[in-house]
Amino acid sequence: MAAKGGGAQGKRPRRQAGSVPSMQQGSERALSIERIVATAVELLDAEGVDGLTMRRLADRLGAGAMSLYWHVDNKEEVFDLALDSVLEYRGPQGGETADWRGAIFHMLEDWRAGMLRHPWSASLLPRRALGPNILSRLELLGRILYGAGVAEADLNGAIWSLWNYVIGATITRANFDLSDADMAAAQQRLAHLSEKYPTIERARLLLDNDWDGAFRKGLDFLLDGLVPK
Amino acid sequence: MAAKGGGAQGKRPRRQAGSVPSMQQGSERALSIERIVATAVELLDAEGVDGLTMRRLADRLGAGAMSLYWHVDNKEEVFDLALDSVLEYRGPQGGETADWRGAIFHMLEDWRAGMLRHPWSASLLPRRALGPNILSRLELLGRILYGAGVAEADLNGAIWSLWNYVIGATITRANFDLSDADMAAAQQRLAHLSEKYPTIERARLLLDNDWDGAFRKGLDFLLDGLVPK
DNA sequence: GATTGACTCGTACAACGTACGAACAAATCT
DNA sequence: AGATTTGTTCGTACGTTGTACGAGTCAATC
Repeated sequence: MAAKGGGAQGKRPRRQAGSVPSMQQGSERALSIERIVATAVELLDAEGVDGLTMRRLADRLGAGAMSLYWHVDNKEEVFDLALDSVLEYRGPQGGETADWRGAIFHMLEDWRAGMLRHPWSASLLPRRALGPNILSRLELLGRILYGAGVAEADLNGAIWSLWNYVIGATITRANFDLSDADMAAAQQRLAHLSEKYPTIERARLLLDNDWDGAFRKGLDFLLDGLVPK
Repeated sequence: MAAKGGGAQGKRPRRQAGSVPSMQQGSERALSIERIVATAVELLDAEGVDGLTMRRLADRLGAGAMSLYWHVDNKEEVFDLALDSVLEYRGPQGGETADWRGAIFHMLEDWRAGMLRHPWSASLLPRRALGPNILSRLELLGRILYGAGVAEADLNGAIWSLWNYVIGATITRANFDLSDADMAAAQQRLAHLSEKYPTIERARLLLDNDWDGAFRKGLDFLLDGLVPK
């Protein structure tokens, strides 16, 4: 009876972590974390954060609700796994590019774009989940920065600054990229407050937003400061 | 019967918006939005986001759960109001300071600090709520930037960039400012992954974080770029 | 053939948000 | 004065949620 799992286990119901279940018997309808997470993402895409319930998720999987709990500790873990799964990065992994700026831009824009393809993911960001895909991105980010000349002592702050900026921009965009109907309503609501918020009106905040351009600009400025010339 | 409320009303239960209820009769235990919001903040501070339920909130107010719904449309509105209430800014409101950089720093650091005093507020950021206090801060921010020389066309992007950075930094800090116990656990979990994430280890991510210093540094870099010299 | 272990799921429970409408009180009208 | 309206409170009830518990199934192993 050697311990086989990774961390502290203790709980009764739990699959082993990392190895194939020894022999999957025929049926493709067998549950697995992969299938659960993929279906959770589907459901989240279709119904939003509040639309994901353990029962509905199980229904989509053709399973009983309680069956999920063999593969997953609780609903929170489903969210954690769904969030991380959306952040997989297929892209150059090398840290030693001549074009370090391009590499960072590529990875971070892909990051933001990936989340915007699944807007629910932005609202899941305020959690302590550092899944493997997020960690890989942070690792790559640090590798590029280090290769670009950021001192070891500054690496920590540089990584966090960029992370902060990316998740902030993603959350904002996901929340305030209003539909036309919403924008008309917002415009009307702000209209008779224009004497109270003249600058907001001047900036046409919420109305004319070049989200992508602003994102790139801010990123440029951060990198100008973070990476020594 | 002139329309008295502000926006579209239509709902049955709702107090008038903005004017005092004409004559508050003696009892200080009467419900009001102010009391509801203040108590909601107390409850959130004490029990966290999941600890706030309409029943518990009503209990604290010495009222029945359904009484809340006269003052508030639904639970979401309680969250919106609680979030905005935490973001009140008492500080210099002028936009034409010689020390525009100091004014921005003061306001944004106060913003972040205020939210960190109520960590639940960080997880409420991914919502579309632009309450009066948030709007005032954005207005002030825009005013300072405009006064510092940011072109009208760049104002929108500049405001959003700073907002993005601030909320990202706040969320990160609120989520990853681990307790000693958590940190020990995280360290152990990452330890045997150090060959997979060498740079994360090199940067001592999650372990030695100078949150405040990193926040100020990134802010400096953003302002260097956003405001013309 | 008996035992183990991995996996599934029916039932049940406490807690949730809130619709509905009855109750009461103060203000206003006649 | 009484009658009526208007503002506010709240008891009850319904549908839905996350998940504890334990019984069930089936393949692998002894």
